[in-house]
Amino acid sequence: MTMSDMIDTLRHDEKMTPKQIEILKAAIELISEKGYYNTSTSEIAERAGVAEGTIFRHYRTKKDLLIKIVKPVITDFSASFFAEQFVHQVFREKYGHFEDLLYAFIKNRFEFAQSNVPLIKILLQELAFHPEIQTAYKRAFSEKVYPALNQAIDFYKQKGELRDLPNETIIRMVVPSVLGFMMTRFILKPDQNWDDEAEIKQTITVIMGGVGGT
Amino acid sequence: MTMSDMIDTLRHDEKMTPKQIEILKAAIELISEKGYYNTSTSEIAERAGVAEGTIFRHYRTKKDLLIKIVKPVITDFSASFFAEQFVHQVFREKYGHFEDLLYAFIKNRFEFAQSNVPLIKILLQELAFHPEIQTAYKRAFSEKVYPALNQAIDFYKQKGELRDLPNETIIRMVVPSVLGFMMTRFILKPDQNWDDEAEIKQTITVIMGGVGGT
Amino acid sequence: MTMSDMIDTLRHDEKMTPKQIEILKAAIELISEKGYYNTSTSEIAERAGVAEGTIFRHYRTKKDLLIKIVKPVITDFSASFFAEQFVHQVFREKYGHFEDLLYAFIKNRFEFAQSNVPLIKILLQELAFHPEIQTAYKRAFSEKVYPALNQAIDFYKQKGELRDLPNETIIRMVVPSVLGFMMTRFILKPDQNWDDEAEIKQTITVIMGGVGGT
Amino acid sequence: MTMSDMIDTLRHDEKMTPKQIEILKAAIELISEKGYYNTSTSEIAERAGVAEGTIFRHYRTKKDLLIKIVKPVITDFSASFFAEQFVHQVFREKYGHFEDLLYAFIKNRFEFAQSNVPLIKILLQELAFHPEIQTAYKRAFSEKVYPALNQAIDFYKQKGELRDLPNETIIRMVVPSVLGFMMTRFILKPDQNWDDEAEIKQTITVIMGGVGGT
DNA sequence: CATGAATGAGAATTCATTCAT
DNA sequence: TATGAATGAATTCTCATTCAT
Repeated sequence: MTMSDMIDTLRHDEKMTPKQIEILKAAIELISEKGYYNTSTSEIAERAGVAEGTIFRHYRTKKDLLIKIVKPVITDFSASFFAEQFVHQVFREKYGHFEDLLYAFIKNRFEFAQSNVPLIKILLQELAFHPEIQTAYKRAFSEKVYPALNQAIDFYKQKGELRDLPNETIIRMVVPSVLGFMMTRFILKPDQNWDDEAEIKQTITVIMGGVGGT
Repeated sequence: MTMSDMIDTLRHDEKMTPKQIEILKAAIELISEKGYYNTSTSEIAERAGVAEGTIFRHYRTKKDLLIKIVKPVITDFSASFFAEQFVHQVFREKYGHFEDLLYAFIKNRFEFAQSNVPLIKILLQELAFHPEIQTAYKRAFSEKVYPALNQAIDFYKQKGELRDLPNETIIRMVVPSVLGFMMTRFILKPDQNWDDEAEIKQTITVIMGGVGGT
Repeated sequence: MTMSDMIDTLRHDEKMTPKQIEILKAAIELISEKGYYNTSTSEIAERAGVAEGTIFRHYRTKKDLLIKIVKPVITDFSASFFAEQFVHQVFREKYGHFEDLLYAFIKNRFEFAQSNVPLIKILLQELAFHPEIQTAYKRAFSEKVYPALNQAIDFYKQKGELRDLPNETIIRMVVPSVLGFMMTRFILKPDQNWDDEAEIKQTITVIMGGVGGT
Repeated sequence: MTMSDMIDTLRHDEKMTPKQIEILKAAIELISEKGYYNTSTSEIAERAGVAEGTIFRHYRTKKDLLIKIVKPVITDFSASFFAEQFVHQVFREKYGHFEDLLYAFIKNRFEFAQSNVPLIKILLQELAFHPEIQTAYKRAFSEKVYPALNQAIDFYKQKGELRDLPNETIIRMVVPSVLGFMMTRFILKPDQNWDDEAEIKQTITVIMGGVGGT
């Protein structure tokens, strides 16, 4: 079940009461549909089948609730893949070619996105308005994502698998392409009939070879 | 001056009083900085040097003010370049190669973006929350932008300048790349020292040839 | 034309500009439809085809406008019929029987009401809320209507045409009956097909002889 | 105590908090004195000794508060007397003569009016301005009051106790007479020394036999 | 832990009235 | 005399947060 997957994403250490879980569920649904400022705590309480006061037993403020929803997404998105396994596997030549790495990367993030659409929607929508989220985001990117990407790009450049472009430029090419695909897939046209495997492969082809004719 | 450029973007037909212009300026500044829901009409009035009631003489509701700010951006962004000149010039072989078209296109939108950063920030930030804006956006895209891109892509495919990929895929490659560049340039890192000309050319190179090594 | 009749009712001494007449017309229409508090001066101005400021050139305040509309109605309603002709005619035996007087009275007020429905609606609706109107009303009633009725009732009592009831009681019978008929006729069911002459006569019959069987 | 009688009239099903009762009391007092549009929610809150926001926890809008005050009056006024007992008792010959029925009817409504003066004032004053109230009123009259009156009138006509007049005419005679008496008694001159029993009897006499001399 | 009534600061909006032109 | 932009006080309503039970 998607919702309990997401709750897993959010539950790191603590034991949650059933009510707390209901609150999280309700908040995620409502905020992802209507946005943080269009969702009142009383609505959340109602949908969660909980008294309004109960929300504030578990989350100091409404913003705190938002942060508790969004931060784990950032952490997971950046940490899970990179950090531990990613770089090491690259250098252990698990991914012989850059395409292979890219495929594993997209595949992994694709699945994460798939089971966390509402959470990611919330993250993208609210990022612009909450400094707390921006800080967490920047930190995760500069500490985890960027260094990992950097190392990997350097590695494959040396192997001649990547053109001799500034790493920044390569990232600015790869990341929007992948994000663009996923946003189209999950947010803009989620109901279209998608052949995901084919789309992923095509995305990789284009990233590697561009759109230019031979 | 940037601000009066923007006011020009917004002023289509009517005569505005000086106070009305002040209101628009203040609203654009505040909303682009803090978002629509974090900006109160009393703040706007204060910054505009105007009584709060004055806002509502000119804009029926706060939302109406937002729409009046955002809609012209959509219209301008989609209409100005495309529609009239764009397609005709393509077929008159003004742009011999797809790269040339791409260059002209990026250049043009780059300049538009440059003098309308706050307006575009507002558009991007609020798009998710206001159905009125979404409607205008979708319509502009499907009626103006998409058909024009489609025709151009078909044209250059025939000439062998573009790979035989689905048009959708090409668009999903080109658009995010260009947007990604502009967002980095104007929103994420506006203060970095940019060699715009070089960046644009590099973006085109990568779009055409991908990131893969020879 | 009904509306110019009403304007006549309101125009006592002064010369009005065309704009002033338009303002009165618009105010009467709107206030009688929606009530004083639901009608804004801007609406009145708009319907009158006049700038908002113009209203305040002619009427010091919005309330002043209301008073200028309502007071003449009170004056006319009470003064026109009574005072001069009424009592004198009674004693000159113009009306041999009370029924004749009642008929002349109802007929006369009926016609007045007929050509002043909106004004009377306004009077009745706003009477409860504006002390200024109440004062004018009470004064008119106690100075003009009541004394005249009193004299007439005494006169016909002496002639044996009226039962020996307290005058108050007789008034409390006659006035509501007449008002009840007129309100039904003009306000509650104005669209029903009415045989006015027959209704008036029947009203008189019942006032005189009650509803009891023989 | 009059006020708690009225609260009883309004409290049908639900449990009210003490504050809610204070709000109702304050609203009834103020609105009956000054009218709905001249009474602000902040005044009501102040007199009720309650925060303004508290009003809106219990009544969605200011209008909702008005409706919750006025509707039960309509319901009670029309329902209580009629429907159940009224018609049945008529046919069980409880009221041998029409006068007896009239007496019971006036007496009953008199007592209701006596303990609900403010509520009735509000009803009469606001009826003209709120379609919601009009609808409730019309429905109550056409579904409850009118059919009952109709049956009773037919019944007494057959018995020869009422003249052979159209029922409408009889109603248009009886109702305004009774209302006229009550309005004079409770609203226009509540402070006069009244011998209520005598007045009621006299009203009946006049309704039955008219004002005409023998 | 949970409740839900109560709060009160602030938000958007209305509108009669003024005044420079 | 007429205009209409501007005002600002007042109004209704929202909502995150508190707290006694």
